[in-house]
Amino acid sequence: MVRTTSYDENGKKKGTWTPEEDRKLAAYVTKYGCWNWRQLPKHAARCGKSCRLRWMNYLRPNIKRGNYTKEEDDIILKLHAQLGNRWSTIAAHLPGRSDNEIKNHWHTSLKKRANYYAPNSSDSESKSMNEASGTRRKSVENQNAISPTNLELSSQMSPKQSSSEQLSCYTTDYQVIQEEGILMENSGSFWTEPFLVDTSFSSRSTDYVVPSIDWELVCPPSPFIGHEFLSSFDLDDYNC
DNA sequence: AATCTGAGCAACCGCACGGGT
DNA sequence: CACCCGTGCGGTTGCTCAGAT
Repeated sequence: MVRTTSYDENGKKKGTWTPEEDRKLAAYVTKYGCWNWRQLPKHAARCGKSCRLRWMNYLRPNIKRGNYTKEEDDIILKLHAQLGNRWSTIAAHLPGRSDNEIKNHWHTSLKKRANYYAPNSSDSESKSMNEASGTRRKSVENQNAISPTNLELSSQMSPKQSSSEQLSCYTTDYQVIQEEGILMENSGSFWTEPFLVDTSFSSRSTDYVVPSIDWELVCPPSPFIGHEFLSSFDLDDYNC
């Protein structure tokens, strides 16, 4: 379940996330947005990849944990039969569920069910997987065809957003909950603002300017964003 | 009570893709 | 056009816990 803490060759921390790190990451994403992972490793004790994963799987607003409904299971089974192991695409159809979580759920529960319902499922699974393989990330058109919602949203999104991120980040009724002091602020259209304001943002740009948002509203001063935060995360210019 | 085993899940790793230069 | 780099995805690993023996 939890991995022992270690450090990679760049001195970046690996292993289990602490609640404190979660709070710091949440605060960072609140300020800079969930598409700006490239900037983060310059300041953070973790690599951007790790931070992105943690955000996408855990800290993201509206994320659902455990307790899959029958409807959700059915959707996963159905989509997996169609798409194979394209978890991110499947996740796009299940708001609040991450690809990683769906993948885990499949391997722990649904795989058996799929085998139970379809004795030849190994054939069908390998077939669907073969069909899916080789088309990985080349099939945005197909994804859109499968999910009209993606089409509806795509025109409003940053071009760098994947289909699953589009759905997960671009919620129309975004609500963040207060939980153990973590971030969590009902900020209405906060997640939509960076995309709307910053339509010309280039992912490779190093001089990215944070959109002019009233951060006092979005991220008010709080006990967890103080000296300790700055010292351990080295976000010297982080004046949240 | 001690040990074994499998399920569940968080997190890491490596690869492919896409955009910039 | 080729190369480089950042990002996202799927596969896999490492660890804990609960139930069985």
